[in-house]
Amino acid sequence: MQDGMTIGRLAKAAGVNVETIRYYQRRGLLAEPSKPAGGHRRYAARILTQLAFIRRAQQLGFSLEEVKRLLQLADGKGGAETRSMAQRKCDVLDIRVEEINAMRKKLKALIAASLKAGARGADPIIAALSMEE
Amino acid sequence: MQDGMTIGRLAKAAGVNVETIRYYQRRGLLAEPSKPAGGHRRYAARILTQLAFIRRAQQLGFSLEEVKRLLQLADGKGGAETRSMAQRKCDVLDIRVEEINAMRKKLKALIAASLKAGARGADPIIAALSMEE
DNA sequence: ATGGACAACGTACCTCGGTACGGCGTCTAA
DNA sequence: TTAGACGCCGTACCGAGGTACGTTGTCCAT
Repeated sequence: MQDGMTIGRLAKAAGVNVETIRYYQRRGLLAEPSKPAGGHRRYAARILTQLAFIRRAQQLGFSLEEVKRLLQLADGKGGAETRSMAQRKCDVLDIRVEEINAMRKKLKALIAASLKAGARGADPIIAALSMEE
Repeated sequence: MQDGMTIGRLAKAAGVNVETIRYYQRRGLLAEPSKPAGGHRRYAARILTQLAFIRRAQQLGFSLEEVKRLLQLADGKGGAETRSMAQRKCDVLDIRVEEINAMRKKLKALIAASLKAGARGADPIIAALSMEE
């Protein structure tokens, strides 16, 4: 028994797939611990923290490429860059939420029209999708 | 010169790629016009209407599989099913918009905290991503 | 009749975030 | 010591919605 976890224990502890960890290594989000002469790697608990970091950043809408940068910024002090990344993400989400709201609004209107029209004639939803520009 | 458009003209008229039309045919969204004995197919203007239908349905958030069903419903009168598809899509969008709003809210709070903290110490955004559960 | 543009077809490739698999080598508890 | 669980590595695959490409065949204006 050496110190540090095997990749399997790490994965279980973090609640992710072993393959996901290997994938993050390939993507450059996680460093690969040095391999002890043809043997199995050991992972420090620190990696667990990084995996949680990744998960939380993803929940805020960051892509893995962006998370990679955030992990780099986590070491030193890249306050301004971190903030601008957050701001840009926020802007993208603002746009996205407006797009979805527009879809919702149209759908709700069509559903209401369809209910009002009842079973008679062509459905207003289909009509809206079929109509000329 | 026969009547109907070639796939190239159809694509140009609809503002989509030729490959996209072929793809929709493979996916079963568009019927493949009968091939005149080893030759080139001709498309009726009706297909143009269907391509527009697909585009509009996509803009409302429907997947191609769902659009396929909507196209089937467009012929007869599937008012109830159409309406329930729209309602389900609306519900999904409601959830999605709430998810994004939650992200936005967190991001905005973090950005504000980061601005307030200024350049001194660890950035609150990084801190939030790094923190223990 | 001919040459250049286009069509048909099958298949591979793209992004994104992973997941799965197969053939090995190693580690470890009994 | 040895069986069986696990790790390593490369590569393929998933789904969504297409895009790209190469080969071969066709169309039609000149």
